[in-house]
Amino acid sequence: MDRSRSARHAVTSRAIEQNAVRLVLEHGFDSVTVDMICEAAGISQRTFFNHFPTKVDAIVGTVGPRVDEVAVRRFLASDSTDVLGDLLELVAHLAPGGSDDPAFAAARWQLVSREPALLKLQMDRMISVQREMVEILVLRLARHVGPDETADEIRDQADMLSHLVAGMVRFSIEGGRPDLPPGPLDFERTRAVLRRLLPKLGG
Amino acid sequence: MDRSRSARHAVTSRAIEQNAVRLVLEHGFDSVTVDMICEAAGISQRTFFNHFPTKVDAIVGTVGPRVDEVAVRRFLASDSTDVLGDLLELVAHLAPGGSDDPAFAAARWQLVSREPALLKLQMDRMISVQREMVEILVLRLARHVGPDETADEIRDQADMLSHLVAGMVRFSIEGGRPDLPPGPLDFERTRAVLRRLLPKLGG
DNA sequence: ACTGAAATTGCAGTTACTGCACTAAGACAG
DNA sequence: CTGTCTTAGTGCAGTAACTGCAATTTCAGT
Repeated sequence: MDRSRSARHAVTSRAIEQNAVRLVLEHGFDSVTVDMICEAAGISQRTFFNHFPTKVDAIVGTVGPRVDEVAVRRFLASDSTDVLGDLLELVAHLAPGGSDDPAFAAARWQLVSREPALLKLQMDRMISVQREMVEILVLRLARHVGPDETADEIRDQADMLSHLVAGMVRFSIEGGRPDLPPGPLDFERTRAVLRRLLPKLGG
Repeated sequence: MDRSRSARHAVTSRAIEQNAVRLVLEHGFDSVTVDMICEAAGISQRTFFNHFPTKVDAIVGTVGPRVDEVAVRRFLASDSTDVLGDLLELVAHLAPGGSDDPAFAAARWQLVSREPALLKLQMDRMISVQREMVEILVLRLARHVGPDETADEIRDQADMLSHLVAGMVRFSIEGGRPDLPPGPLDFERTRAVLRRLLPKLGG
């Protein structure tokens, strides 16, 4: 079998990732150069860029967060009229992408929430999740379809809702008091604020 | 008078800006180097970075969009219960920041909406508007304050609402069909979609 | 004309990143 | 076991954005 090749490749990738995360946790994003990571990982700079397209990719990972399949099924199966509540429940089960080691994933999350530049990048990555979300929302909203609504209108609504949800997530991350524990987000507060706010908006 | 100094400075800045925008409109963002802009503007590279901190700043401008003061007063004076509608009206009057020449501002907007990288950056700049928006929303939401609501809760709601509005703006820009005319956004559609969507969310 | 501050410049250096040609080492056929 | 072929890794030269520093040019005001 030719597995030891890709295995070797993966080993090097992990060596790069782990040293990158460790160094940035120690010294901060700007103070860590690619060369430092390379030296720590025992590889050449050229090899670094053979494994990761950019410095940030090595630090935050190449794949963005994914939605949990189980949570999606639960969301689509829910009979509740509280679509927003179900939706926040769904978002709360966002899984960090692509890492097997939970401790390493935790370190990465801690790092991302500490460096504003990385946090912004991670939020940009959410747009991939958002596209996924639109498809899910179309299915759920299809249930509430009005008499003269077209499929395009439903899709527009799902699209809009995905943007609103993105806003809620942003609020959950950076909103309110500047106390951001690196752990899971506080969606209960988000939900409470929304419950107060929404009735005030209606025409 | 010592005005000709700062005047000269401003002249150079405009020469840089205009050549930057022109060149990027002609050749695209990635194909235009700082050196090309410098040569076109007849200055040295070092002078370029004395005027603008980054290449993108020279292209999209250093100041982000601003809210129109008149629209703000109208928003705060409105008696309508349709807060969301008033809010979209307010957002529709966002003014592009910092440029005197309307033709130049139009060119810039055309450019920004054409290059995805620049569009993303422009959206990031909206967060400055968002902070402003929160203060305005606090004033408006203070009217709808419930019996046991604290000032902090009102602020949280304003914060959340500003994030939701940001989502609506994003929807207006990139949402739905990929037909983005570089002109003003279509907030009527946004409003229509919202009217259909919101009743479906309530618990 | 002199002066001092502001505008501009040259230059060397850092950092991220790319293209290309090359070597090293394991997998596999015979 | 040998030759071959694939693939990970390397070296090197180059580009592009950006910075610090020191020098120099340009004027407004005396």
